[in-house]
Amino acid sequence: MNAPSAKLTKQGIRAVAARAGVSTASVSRALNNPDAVSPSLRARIAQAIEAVGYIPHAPARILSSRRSRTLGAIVPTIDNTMFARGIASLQKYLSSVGYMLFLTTSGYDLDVELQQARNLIGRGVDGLVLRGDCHHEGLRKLLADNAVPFINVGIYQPDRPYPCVGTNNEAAAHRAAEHVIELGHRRIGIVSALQRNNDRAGARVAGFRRALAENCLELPPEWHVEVPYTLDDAREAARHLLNLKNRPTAVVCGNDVIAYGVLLEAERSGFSVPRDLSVVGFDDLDWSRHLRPSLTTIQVPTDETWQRAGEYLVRSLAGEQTIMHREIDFSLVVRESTAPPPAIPK
Amino acid sequence: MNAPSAKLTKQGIRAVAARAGVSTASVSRALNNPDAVSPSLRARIAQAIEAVGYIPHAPARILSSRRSRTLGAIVPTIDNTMFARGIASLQKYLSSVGYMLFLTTSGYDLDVELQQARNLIGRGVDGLVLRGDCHHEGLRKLLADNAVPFINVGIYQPDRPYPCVGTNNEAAAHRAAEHVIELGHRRIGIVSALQRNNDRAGARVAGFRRALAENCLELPPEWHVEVPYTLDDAREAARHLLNLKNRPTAVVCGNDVIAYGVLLEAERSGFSVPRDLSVVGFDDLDWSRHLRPSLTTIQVPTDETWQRAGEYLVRSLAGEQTIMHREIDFSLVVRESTAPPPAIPK
DNA sequence: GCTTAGGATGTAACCGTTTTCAGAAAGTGC
DNA sequence: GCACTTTCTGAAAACGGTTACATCCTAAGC
Repeated sequence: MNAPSAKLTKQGIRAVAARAGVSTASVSRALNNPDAVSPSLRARIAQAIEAVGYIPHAPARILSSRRSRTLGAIVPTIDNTMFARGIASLQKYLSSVGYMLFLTTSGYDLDVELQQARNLIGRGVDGLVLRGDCHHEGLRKLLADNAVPFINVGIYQPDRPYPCVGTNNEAAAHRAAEHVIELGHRRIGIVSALQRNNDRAGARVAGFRRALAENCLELPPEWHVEVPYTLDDAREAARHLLNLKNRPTAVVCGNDVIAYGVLLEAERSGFSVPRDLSVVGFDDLDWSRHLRPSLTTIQVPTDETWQRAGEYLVRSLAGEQTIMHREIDFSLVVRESTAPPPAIPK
Repeated sequence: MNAPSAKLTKQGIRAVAARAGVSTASVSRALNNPDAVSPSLRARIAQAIEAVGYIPHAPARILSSRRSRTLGAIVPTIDNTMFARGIASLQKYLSSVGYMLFLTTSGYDLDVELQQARNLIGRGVDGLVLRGDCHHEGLRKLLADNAVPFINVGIYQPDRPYPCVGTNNEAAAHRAAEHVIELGHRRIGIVSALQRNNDRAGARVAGFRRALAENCLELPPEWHVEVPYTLDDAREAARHLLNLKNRPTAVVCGNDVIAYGVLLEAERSGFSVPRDLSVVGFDDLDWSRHLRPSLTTIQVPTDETWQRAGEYLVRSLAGEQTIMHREIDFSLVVRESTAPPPAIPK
């Protein structure tokens, strides 16, 4: 009808500006840098925002400012307690500092991971959280070309030029193996996760082997089994191991879920843990201390690890200097599933 | 130096356009609607995109087109197998149809949920996936004001005007209770999840109570315990229940994790399941069939539920007509943890 | 051969912010 | 009272795409 009515048709920040009788610049400032605007204006603008029900349009903001206050994360799968916990912790930290998290999954496929990274970069994320240091060769170039900061989490590799935060999986697995060796075991098997595209699993196997080698112990090929992630797979592997004529007296597992499978299968096959077989896990999930027998395992501070990853990126983005390689301590938790080996049969 | 060099400084789509010797409109068309551009041009553009290493800028695209091909989801927590599975399934489906998922968590706090919704709307999501129908009163208004389609997942309420997809929790819990009643139990307790801000938990308790009422069975207050989500909490509740002078012969649990707690605690207290106590769970997580005794429980197709939620929104956004209320069938899985009650003692 | 419909391409306005730059207002010091 | 800072505010140009509209071509219809 008249001039003022035209104003009512405005959208977004302009509607707020019109309502408060100020320019869009002032509204923007009131929002992003409140100190730069006088208290009276700030109040008037706050009121207008409330009245209009204004919600800032993030895409426009990102486009204009070239910063999204959003981090991207790519994990193999969300359906795994370790990652779920880690992501939850990261998300919690990020929201506490006003950042958001854009989460995607790769399904342990490096090509998919690369694609997701492209996706997230296109989305305008300020930084990327990746799992491990086993990536598609194009990923590093992509990150460099687009100047996207990133960090590898869950591993500790101080010798590499890329930032990382995590426990030293090799050392931790070494400790797990030493534990059963100290108990007197000489015939020790390992059920690991699939090592392909999984440097974490690989490092654990390496640490285990090193411990054996240092103690002059043999690892017959049939005592090393690799399994996918499910309980069923772990049980099947355990069945194989337990049915061997010449079976080990102790089994070190690549993670707790695998250990659960070994425990369940041992019980089902009539073996008593730890009397007939010692079992060591890795991760220390909730179930480990509830199980009967409770599980001896390596405790890994997942929450801290992922939060530190967030901290690293946020600080880097703020221009602060921070440590590139941060090691997160693990610890061996001895419970009921390990004991000295049975007396030599013959 | 010269005119052409200026072109080299261009960014994004304009760089691609310059390189291919076409307009930005053509590049955009080649990307979004390939059929609208001639094959030869399409090829030339594809090559230019490759050469420049062009990654479309999603925020700009969203700003301009007013559509993001992104859905938002708000779940209480990601650190819960049910939600993790659901999200994984939803994400998988969405990526198969070219959508992305923006995930946030509310920590079972309705205010936070509302805030996250505002957040996601500001982010430009095309639709929202919510858990249950227990929301902040302002949320409905927010969604309506911004014309954001949404769906409540994990519940089935055909009488309400909002779209939803999920199992009928009331009926499922009723079935669980009936199962133990049919076995001959008359003294039945329940350990439920916290009902506050959790309509799912509430519906399950209601179904349980209805089954009892229909069979003229009493529920002494001390036989109904509510617990938070962890195994430890569940064990404590079970301890309480098992130490009662006058204890139930069967316990229906609000979810499988609670049931695990009851199982563990029963064993620890010297009770034999199902001889001394029958236990029914709800969800049918992985562990349920591996446990000893294996757990009788209600099987809920989580994957299907969440995928359907995605389907509903994607179809709605495509303008297709779809059913607003979709019921997902549950089923009772009878395993080892339930049996007729012990013979009457005296 | 001329008209015309329709497809392929280009031009440029616009999406909702931020931010540079400049101008106005309000203090300061003398 | 005047020149000079220092604050505060506004005008307008990006940011990187999409898309309505205009234009140019080609081929069909007569």
